[in-house]
Amino acid sequence: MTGETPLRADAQRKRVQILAAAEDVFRERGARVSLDEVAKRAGVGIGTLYRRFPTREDLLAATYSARFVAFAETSRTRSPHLDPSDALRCYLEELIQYSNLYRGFAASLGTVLQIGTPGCRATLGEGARLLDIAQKAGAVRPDVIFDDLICVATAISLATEQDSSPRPRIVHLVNVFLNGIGMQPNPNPPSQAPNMA
Amino acid sequence: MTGETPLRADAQRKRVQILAAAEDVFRERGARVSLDEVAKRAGVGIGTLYRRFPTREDLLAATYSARFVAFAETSRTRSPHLDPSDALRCYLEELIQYSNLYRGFAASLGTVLQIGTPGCRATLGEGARLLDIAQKAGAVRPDVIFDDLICVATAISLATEQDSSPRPRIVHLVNVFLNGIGMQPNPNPPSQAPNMA
DNA sequence: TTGCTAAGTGGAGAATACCTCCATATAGAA
DNA sequence: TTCTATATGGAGGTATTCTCCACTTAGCAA
Repeated sequence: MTGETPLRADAQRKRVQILAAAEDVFRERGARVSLDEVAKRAGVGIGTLYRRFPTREDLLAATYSARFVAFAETSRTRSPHLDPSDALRCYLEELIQYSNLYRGFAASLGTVLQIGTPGCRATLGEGARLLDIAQKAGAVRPDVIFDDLICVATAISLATEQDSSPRPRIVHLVNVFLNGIGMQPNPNPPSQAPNMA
Repeated sequence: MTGETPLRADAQRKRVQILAAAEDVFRERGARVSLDEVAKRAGVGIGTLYRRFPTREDLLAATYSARFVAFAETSRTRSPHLDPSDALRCYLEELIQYSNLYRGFAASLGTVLQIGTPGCRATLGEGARLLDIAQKAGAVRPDVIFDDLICVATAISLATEQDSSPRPRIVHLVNVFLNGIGMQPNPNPPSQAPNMA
């Protein structure tokens, strides 16, 4: 990812411009906005954008990378203070809320997470870690795999991305699903709204 | 839906041609194929297609309608012979398999079901009925609503639509989810592969 | 049969988006 | 200062969606 020939200074500068513009435009107009618009906002040619980010998912993964790094870090710091079920619950709720940050992002969540940015790797790693802990603690059925979590996170994101205040429904659906993988529902969950930097 | 001014005979004929072509093309090339291609295959102008089916979802709902009618009928006939949990389990597994009939259909499942074709109405009605029975029997948590089922059916369809033989994963995920809404997992489920007419 | 007209038709073309290609420009090493 | 690998921008080819309207026709009424 970062191990290749370093970018020339001007290219690096434009890369940053593109990411800043993409963040703004995706927030305003959703994740499916025309990439021409992103390039225009960034003040670069469309060719430059494509050279740096060959697919929309690459661009999405890059705009999410820093957020995902912070998200994984927060989760990792918090988890020792929670029981395994609650740690996994918080992780999922927050992941879903993050993926609702850009309208239309949810459908790409799985694809984006497969792109090897540091943030995506950290997020996948942290989720797998929490699942493993929860399974070893006997709180989650052993036949569940991490992909199942992503599958359901995607579904819940999709189902709630139109809602004006999706939080309660997210909490409900996560609860239902976690019950499905073996947990007792928690009537008083410790979940907090993520900062959404 | 059908209560409006009846179509002129020629229009009705073309409508049938369009549906037959759409069925073929969607099966071969997936639900996101260009609608020009459907029109060409049907031997009608693109304008005619749009006049009859203003959105892609209208066309999808229409191609699915007969199948959904049969699906709901089968479920209704079978359900008295099963316990409420198994009836709901079969319904969900089959709904997911049906929605994998065209590649790329899964993402539209929710939208399509909202379109008032007889098949969609029958399918929604049957699902709501089975959920209600299962809840009254105490087999499913009372806080689950039918939309939750659609949300999860969509997720499972999406997650499995790339798989070459998705059946085992569908069964696994449905099982996990139904466990989530309160059911005991059934080690020996009575589910059968739908006919997929 | 013969108009008549509401209903239907097809496809050109405007609008939008994707993505490639390459003549040109430039950072930065030597 | 020179040189060249790297980077740039945007024109333009391709694809798709969807509208619009001049033309056609089914089917009714006389």
